Order: sequence, then structure tokens, then C-alpha cells
Amino acid sequence: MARLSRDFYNQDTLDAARQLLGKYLIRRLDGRSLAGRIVETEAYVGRCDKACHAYGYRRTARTEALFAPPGTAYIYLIYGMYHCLNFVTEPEGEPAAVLLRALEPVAGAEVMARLRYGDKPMTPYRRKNFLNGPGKVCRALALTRAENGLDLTGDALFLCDKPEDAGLPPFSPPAGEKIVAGPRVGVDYAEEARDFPWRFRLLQEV
DNA sequence: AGAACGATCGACT
DNA sequence: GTCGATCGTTCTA
Repeated sequence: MARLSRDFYNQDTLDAARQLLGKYLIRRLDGRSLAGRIVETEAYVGRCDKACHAYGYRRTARTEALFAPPGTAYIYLIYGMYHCLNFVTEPEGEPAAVLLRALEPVAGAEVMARLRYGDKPMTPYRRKNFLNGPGKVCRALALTRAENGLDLTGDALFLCDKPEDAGLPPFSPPAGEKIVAGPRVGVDYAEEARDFPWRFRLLQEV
């Protein structure tokens, strides 16, 4: 199965955050495949970014995965009840990662809906707000701290250029999308870093 | 040992 | 638009 290699993750984090838009995230769970197309990311760079958990190379039990080789999953608990998934980038020892903020559902939507909403029926509101936030994505993919440190070149969780690379049916993305950069969400405390335009989204051209 | 806080979400006015 | 939930992580002492 063709998937993004360690070499892909071993690059500048801002470049990776842009290039990850439009890629497909595959989660293998109980023999099934859940998949989504990446439509929103944010970059976090420990070397120079006060919003990064590993700012100034701060190395603790939590940030350990950020110091792992590129192509590692960094998953942490936020606000006591949600999780966020990051893809570790840059050479090993440079703590940096791309936060996954939003997906477009591609495969396994029924399973993801179950994980996210339980028995509650799908509604237009829920469909619209299905995978448009980092906590929602982790809930729908059954990702918790138990999956922190996963190797993204392995089988449980990985990325690829197209669904066929993971043995899934083709997916036709919307036409006329472009990358829009802007400030990151929820980092107002981070002094000068709060204004860094390190959030990237795929949006319809107007 | 204790306190403060958070890369969020959903319910509610 | 506002606000509370909820608990691990981090820092201070």
C-alpha cells in the first residue's frame, strides 16, 4: 500500500502543513477502514513558536512524541475531555508537528458517525459539523492518548495521496478549491506567535 | 501538595 | 453571541 513516507514528514513544518491539504488520512479499526480528506491544518514549531507545547525545546512526558522521528503521531488530551492529533515533522530532535483540524469524510462514515454521535440520528446540522474540529476528528477516528506515538508509516494510522493507495474506492474532491492561510485558533496567549498565519484551509474559491 | 490553565465542544440565550 | 464541562499537564513551593 502506497502511503506517505517518513521522508515526507522530514521537512519544513509549514510546507508540510500546506502539502497535507488534500491528502487522505486512513484509520484501520477492527478490520475496517475509516478515511477522510484533510481540509484544515495548523503548524506548530517548537524552535520558535510560543504556541507549541515544546516551545524552546521543552521536553516533558507529554511532549516526548514531538521529539520522536518524523512520521510519528502526537496525540494529547485537551480541556480534560478531547484529543488532538498531530503529525510530527522535521528531523528527529526538532520538536514540530502539524495539527489536524478538519476532514471531509471519505470512507467508513457510518462507523465514524457512530463513534461521534452514538445512536443519535444524523441531521443536517450534524452532517455540516461532522469532522470540522480537531476534537471531533479524534472522536470519530477513536484516537486517544493510547494511540500517542503511533508510527504513521505503519498500518493503524497513515496518510496517502489518494484512497486507491489504501485499497479504497476513488474519491472526487470538489473542484475550484484554494489554500487560505490565517491565524491559528485558540492561541491568543502565545504573544507574538498568536498572529502567525500558520492555519491552512482548503476553501471554495468565490 | 496545590493551583492554574488549556492547539475544544456543545448547549443555551 | 456566551458559558460551563472536566482533568491531565505543568509549574510553584
